[in-house]
Amino acid sequence: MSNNQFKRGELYSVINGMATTAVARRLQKNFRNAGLEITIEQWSVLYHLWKEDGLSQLELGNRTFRDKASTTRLIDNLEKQELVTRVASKDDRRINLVYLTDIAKPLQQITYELANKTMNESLQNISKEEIEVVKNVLQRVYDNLTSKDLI
Amino acid sequence: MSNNQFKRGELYSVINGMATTAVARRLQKNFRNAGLEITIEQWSVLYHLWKEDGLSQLELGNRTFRDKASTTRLIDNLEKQELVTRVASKDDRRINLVYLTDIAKPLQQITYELANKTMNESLQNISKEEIEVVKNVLQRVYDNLTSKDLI
DNA sequence: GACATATAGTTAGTTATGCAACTAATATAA
DNA sequence: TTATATTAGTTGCATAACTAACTATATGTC
Repeated sequence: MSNNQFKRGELYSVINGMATTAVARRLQKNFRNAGLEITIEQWSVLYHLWKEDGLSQLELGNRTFRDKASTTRLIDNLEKQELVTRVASKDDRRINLVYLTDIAKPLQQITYELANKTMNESLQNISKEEIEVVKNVLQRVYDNLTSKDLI
Repeated sequence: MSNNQFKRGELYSVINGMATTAVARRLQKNFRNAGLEITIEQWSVLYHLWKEDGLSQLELGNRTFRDKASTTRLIDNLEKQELVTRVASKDDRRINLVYLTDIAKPLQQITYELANKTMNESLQNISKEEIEVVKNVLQRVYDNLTSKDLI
């Protein structure tokens, strides 16, 4: 028995990730209340494009922790809403570079404000130190599971 | 500016819940490698039935943080695989009580072992104290978002 | 240059999610 | 006791996830 092992009764809530799910749902709700029709998944893609426009689909998938199939559909939907466009790379025609449209650009400010508001709602009465521990542990959990492949 | 506020660059990984998602995916993979055909979502329902059999769909939804529509479909799929059966309550015929079948019962031990194994993989080099902080903070985040309704 | 391999992205199939509108059964209230 | 409201569950619609199989382009080797 590793001394890190969770007791059975505690397993589920960790695996389920219900807290982070609740944060995501709240942000979605805050988007909707503000009249924004984008999903948080779509926002996660826009978020990375606002930081660096013209990424490939694969790179977007890496940065948002999605496989390429999921990335394809997400960008399909973003394209339908005319928030991004795909442009084939001149250097390598296998690659689609994804660019923000003029419709998407002004959404950055309002969605960031709503994300900050959501964070404030989520993190009431939680100290900076605790937040640091959580971020650090979750990152290490992620690294534990992605640094080496299973069998 | 609340002093709990995340800096923008840190927002996404928290909302995305990528660490808990990675744990869930690893557990799913461990199920598959062991020849088990159940999803982690299905397992989350079985998990609560192993603790207390014969719960109503609504109660199962509450315990697994799902709305009633999602619960309905999840139980549809569990019923298709003959892992649970629905029995209308004698007292109130609106209520379906969900019971484990003889096929589901022996899955408890092996899936618990796989869940423990997954936890051990996830929590390598993370101390008990850190785990306590994370559990505590995530619970408080969840409470912050569910204790009161939005507007 | 030709053939095998690797890479980027798409598509098909299945499961799961949320919201909103619906049915059926029960509880409340006039 | 009949009309109204509430509750448990289902269904329709849209988005999103993963796996596996596929296409098209690029690369590497002989």
